[in-house]
Amino acid sequence: MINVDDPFILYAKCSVEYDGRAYSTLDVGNYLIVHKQDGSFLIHGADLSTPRNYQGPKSYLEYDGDKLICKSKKELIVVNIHSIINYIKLSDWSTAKIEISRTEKELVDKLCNNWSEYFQKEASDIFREYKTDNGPIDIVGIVGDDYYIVEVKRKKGTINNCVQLKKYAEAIDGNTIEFLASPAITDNAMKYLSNNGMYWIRVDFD
Amino acid sequence: MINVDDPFILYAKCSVEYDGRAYSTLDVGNYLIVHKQDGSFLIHGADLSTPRNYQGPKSYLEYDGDKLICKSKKELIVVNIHSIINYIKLSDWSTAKIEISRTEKELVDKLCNNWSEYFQKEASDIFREYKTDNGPIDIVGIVGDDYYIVEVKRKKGTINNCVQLKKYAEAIDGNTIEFLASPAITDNAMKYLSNNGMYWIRVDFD
DNA sequence: ATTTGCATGTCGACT
DNA sequence: AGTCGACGTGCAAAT
Repeated sequence: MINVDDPFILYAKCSVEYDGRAYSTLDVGNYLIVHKQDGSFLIHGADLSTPRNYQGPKSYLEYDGDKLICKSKKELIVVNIHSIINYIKLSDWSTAKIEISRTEKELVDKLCNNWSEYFQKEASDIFREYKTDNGPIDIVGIVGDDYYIVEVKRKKGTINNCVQLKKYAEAIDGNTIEFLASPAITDNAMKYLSNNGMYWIRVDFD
Repeated sequence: MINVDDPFILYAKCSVEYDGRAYSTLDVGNYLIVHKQDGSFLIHGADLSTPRNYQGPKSYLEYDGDKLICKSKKELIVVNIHSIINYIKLSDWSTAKIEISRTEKELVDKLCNNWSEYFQKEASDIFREYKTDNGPIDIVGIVGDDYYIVEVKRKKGTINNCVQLKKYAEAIDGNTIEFLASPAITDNAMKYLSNNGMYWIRVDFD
């Protein structure tokens, strides 16, 4: 029997009606329903990684033997349950979060905070996400009268990255020197850099 | 026993490692794992509506009795399974999609396409998402020398909507007449409109 | 409580 | 296969 006080998953034949930021209906069928302790409520169909219907934390769930009703401040989901196929109470569900590392930002920080380890001349100014007509440049360092254009990649640098780098440089009004910074680089990309007077900088994760 | 050929949910004690657009780890704990027929793969923790780790359609899942490995073109998830708590094969999972209706756009269309049913004077021009310094106006109709400013709401109109409407009008350089269009309106909002020489238009969903 | 900006955004439409 | 824009975007950090 469904107990709204505990987190559970439910596989059931049902239909769904939603009202809130929009209004939607979901035809009768078998769907996977997930109820979490914080109020999060998900209704998953057989495909796509996003749920058919959902509601975020701080929602409240009710069950009247016939319908699951999930309410939040401004939204409402009603699940008409035709038949229950599976019901599992989920005990000791972990609230641990993922730890993200090895991001592009990590490398950008490393380059900016240790400029002299990677570049031979000091920069008088360093900008991140430097805006141009061709999009934002990861790092722009001002070295004398030159603009050091640095494109950072967290994986193996490709020829596409080099092309992008060149496009950035073209958007700068002034003398530019281009660098691709990444933990590794493909042979083709390395050749492309040489042929175009551009440079690769190896930067690794700690 | 886990069968990768069929969609399933799995509640298991496990840890997760992800590499792709970023890199992440998830500590050992009990998590809900969902595998869909199209390759979508989800790992849910005890809170939040978004999964801890995930992978979209067109991913491929392998199981070696110890690890679940989900691969896609550029991404990889490895689930180290310590112990299986629940495993359910999900049969006849529906692929039906939700049908969204009663959107704001629906009402905007109705007003624009049937202008004369809602306004007494004809418009020589009708603009949607008319840009101003105070944000875009849902509908602006040109009636003689007047600008008809129309704010559309798909639910009960509130006093906040009226204030917003007034701000829009202030951003227009010319003579304006303001309308709030919605299926219903609060008493306070109605009073506010009267006191400020603005109008309410009732527009219903079909 | 509200706003801002990022995201492993996802997803569908169009080229 | 890549690009663009909408989304019931969700979510966390700053205000």
